[in-house]
Amino acid sequence: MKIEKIDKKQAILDAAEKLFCETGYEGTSTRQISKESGANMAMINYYFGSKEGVFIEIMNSRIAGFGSQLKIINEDKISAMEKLNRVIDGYANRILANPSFHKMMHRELSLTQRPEMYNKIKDAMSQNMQLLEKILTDGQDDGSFREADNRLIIATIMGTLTNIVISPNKVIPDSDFDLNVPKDKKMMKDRAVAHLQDLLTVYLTTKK
Amino acid sequence: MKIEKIDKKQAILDAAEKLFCETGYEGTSTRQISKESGANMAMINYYFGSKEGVFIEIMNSRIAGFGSQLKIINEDKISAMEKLNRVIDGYANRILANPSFHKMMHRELSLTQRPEMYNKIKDAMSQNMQLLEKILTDGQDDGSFREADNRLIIATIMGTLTNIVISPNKVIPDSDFDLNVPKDKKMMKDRAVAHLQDLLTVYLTTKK
DNA sequence: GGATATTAATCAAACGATTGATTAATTTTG
DNA sequence: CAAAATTAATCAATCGTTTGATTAATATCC
Repeated sequence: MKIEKIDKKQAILDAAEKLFCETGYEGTSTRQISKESGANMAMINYYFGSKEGVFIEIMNSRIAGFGSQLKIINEDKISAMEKLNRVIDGYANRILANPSFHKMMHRELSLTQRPEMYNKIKDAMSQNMQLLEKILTDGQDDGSFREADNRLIIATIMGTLTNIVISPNKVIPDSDFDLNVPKDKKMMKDRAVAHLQDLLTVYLTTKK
Repeated sequence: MKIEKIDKKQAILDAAEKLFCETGYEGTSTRQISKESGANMAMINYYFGSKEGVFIEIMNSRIAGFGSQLKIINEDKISAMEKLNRVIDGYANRILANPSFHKMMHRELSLTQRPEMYNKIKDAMSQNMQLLEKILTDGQDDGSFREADNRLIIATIMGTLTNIVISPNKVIPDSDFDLNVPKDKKMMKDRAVAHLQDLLTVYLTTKK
């Protein structure tokens, strides 16, 4: 029995996000979105103006509040290491909560076309990177962190998490997991956080 | 003055790779490839059968010999740490030598369609991951490496390098570089290698 | 409160443009 | 001259978008 959608507008957004994640923006036709959502084709343009309008709406709603969550951390009166650990946890939560959207975001980021979207994503990422940068330099200034290539430490944190959701699983027998399974997702998030926190704690607090 | 292409077949491959990297597979039309390469539209199908045939040929030629370079390292009579450092260097070279292709590869990997390509890329990556896995366990077996989450150490190595070529630059004033500039590319490769080797050396050789 | 506007939502059909592919004719090459 | 390479023209299919008409719900009026 099919559940009736309350709202066709939301149905279009849901279907489009699913399809964009699976087959990409160019690879998804408005007819597919129409069929998947149960809405008439014209409704897409009626509500969102264009196919790109749907895409922009999806990205905007997802990106909104991306940085705000992490910004609070930096204001807490805790050590740099504690801040770093919390940011790692927050970041891992964010990314692993919605792997398919994160994939789509990265795909869009690797295309230079659609500059509006590119810049939006870039700005959202930039916020997080600057926050991380500040935590690292603060820790280095008070002597609790070693000197390091901070830009690349950030690349390591973000890259590791992105790699987990992007790279194919089941390549190493040991690590046979499926991020669509809630239990596996929780497990991977905990592993990712533990790994990154351990890695960076050891690295940043070891004397040169 | 336009340089005459020796070979239209190669001209098509070159143009297609450039366009696929810039605007994606679906986002590139055969007419664009035709215009960019200077070849007639029909030549694409004449030489490669189809648009997908062009894509497959590009991926095959690039992926070929991807693992072979690294495989030799594991046979050398050197320490696990030395092997790890060489693999990092080899990997960084490979990825930063052709950032746009690496982007395209990852984009393709994040789409589940075109399973032939997906599996090809997956297998190529799988080889490298298994090699890295072996180096890590060998080092742990002989006591030179600490116990760790090896799957995620691999994610850190690959993810960090991928992040460098994918994530937008110029977000942190300090790190204003352009991978299209040979000098910047060399600089980033050296930085990436130094960072990863330092990070993992410290981490893997520090007692728990 | 019942008739009458006004609105938003939805639909099938069609639009012109573009897609990847193929044809048949022509040119180039060995 | 035969084979291979190249061309312009054309194909059916699909693309995103727009159209005019219809329904259902809401607001306005006397």
